[in-house]
Amino acid sequence: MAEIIRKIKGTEDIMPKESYKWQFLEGLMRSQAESYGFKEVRTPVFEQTSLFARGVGETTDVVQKEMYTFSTKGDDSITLRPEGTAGAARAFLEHSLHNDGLPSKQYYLTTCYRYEKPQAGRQREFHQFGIEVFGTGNPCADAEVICLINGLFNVLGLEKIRLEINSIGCPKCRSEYHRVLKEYFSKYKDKLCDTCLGRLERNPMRIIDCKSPVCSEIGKDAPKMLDYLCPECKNHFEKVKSYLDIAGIKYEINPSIVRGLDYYTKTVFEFVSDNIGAQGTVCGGGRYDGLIEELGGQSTPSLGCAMGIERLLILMEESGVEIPQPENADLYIASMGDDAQLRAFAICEEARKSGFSTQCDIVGRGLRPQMKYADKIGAKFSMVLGDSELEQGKAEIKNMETGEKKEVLLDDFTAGFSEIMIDYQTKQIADL
RNA sequence: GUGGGUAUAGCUUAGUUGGUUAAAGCGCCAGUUUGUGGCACUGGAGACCGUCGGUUCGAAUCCGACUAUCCACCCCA
Repeated sequence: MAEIIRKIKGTEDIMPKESYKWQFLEGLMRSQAESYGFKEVRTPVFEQTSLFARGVGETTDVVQKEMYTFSTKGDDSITLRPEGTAGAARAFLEHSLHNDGLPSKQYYLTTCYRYEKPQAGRQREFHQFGIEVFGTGNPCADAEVICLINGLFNVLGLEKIRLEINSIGCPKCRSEYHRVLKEYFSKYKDKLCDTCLGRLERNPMRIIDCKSPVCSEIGKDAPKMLDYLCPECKNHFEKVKSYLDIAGIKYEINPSIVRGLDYYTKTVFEFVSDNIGAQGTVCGGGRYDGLIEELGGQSTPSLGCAMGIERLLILMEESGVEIPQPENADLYIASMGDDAQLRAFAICEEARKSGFSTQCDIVGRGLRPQMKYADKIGAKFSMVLGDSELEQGKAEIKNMETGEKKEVLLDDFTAGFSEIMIDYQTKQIADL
């Protein structure tokens, strides 16, 4: 036997047993986004490498060591998208969407690719639900994005998720803050851990977040970004909070939230859970007022966020939130003999055209295995077709749960079966 | 990229101090009167015990390397 080819490390097959969960979530996400006036955008899986280098930021880990980058035959460098915002922003610019009126509100459900070591809640190919709002700097938009996501968690019945928000300011106030931070931590150079010594140059804000007891102790008294916000950023943050307050959304201010992508400014936020293993962030995002300009457009303040669907599923599993199973087949038609199989096939097609989910034997099995199959797929009703049914032109429809049988005329099958289904559904509703 | 755990049928596992045909349950397929599924019974398919090498008369079992996978760090959704 030939060797079985296996899936690539860090990728996951979503099998029929699981796919209904994805469909359910995707459906909810779409309707939630659409109720806020967002429209779907679909951009290519790959883009010019420079889009991410410029958009996400040359110095970020994502760009430096996690991208799937290839050369094409024409020697272009292309990259599988490591996140969704850059592509959406590029498309916004390329199609001059500002001419359609601002704000431009979009959502996407896509795969993203990062070359990382897989672990709980982290794959190399993963799925994101993301939303973007282009063309508004108003704090109300920040709150709207957060409300949309928060509403989604509420609908799903996920309660143990906390919203953490912060403001990392604009480039002006942030550089001032970095200077002050560096100054502060430099005093403890001999005590900081090795990773933090590196962070001191690259991103001093990360030190505050360090897990080492020594660093975090030092970090406790470090200057806070929020104290160094310029008046405009401070005002913006205050307004965001008051919108959240009036919407009744609970949040914690977490001064150590620092998003790892360069484009973020002002508001940043994360929806965090303790039930996903080490990867606690289910949804992360924030404002990126400089991104569109960075990509060659006019100044267009914008913001967005993205949710990891794999992480969401883990979280739902851990929280015991059940996803409704898909409906079983309405009818299974068993048959004995060639003539009956032929007729069963025809009736099956007829029933499907009337909107019933119907199956018949396509293997050529005996009656007993067919009935077993009908049971296994959870068919609501079954019907057996043999020579005598064909002769008499009628057959019995059996309720698989109660065993109760009712006769239908084969020539008028759809009408007969519809009646049975209506009865059945009426009873179902009555039971509720 | 750095650490740690794990590796026996599709799944969950057993396999006793190394001893010859590697077990079981679930699942799958078929049968137990071609005329009705769930229960029961019978049978069948399905594993070169992750791979390669070493120790040994003999390895699923001991040792080593590799690979895969999981978990964690880093970072992120």
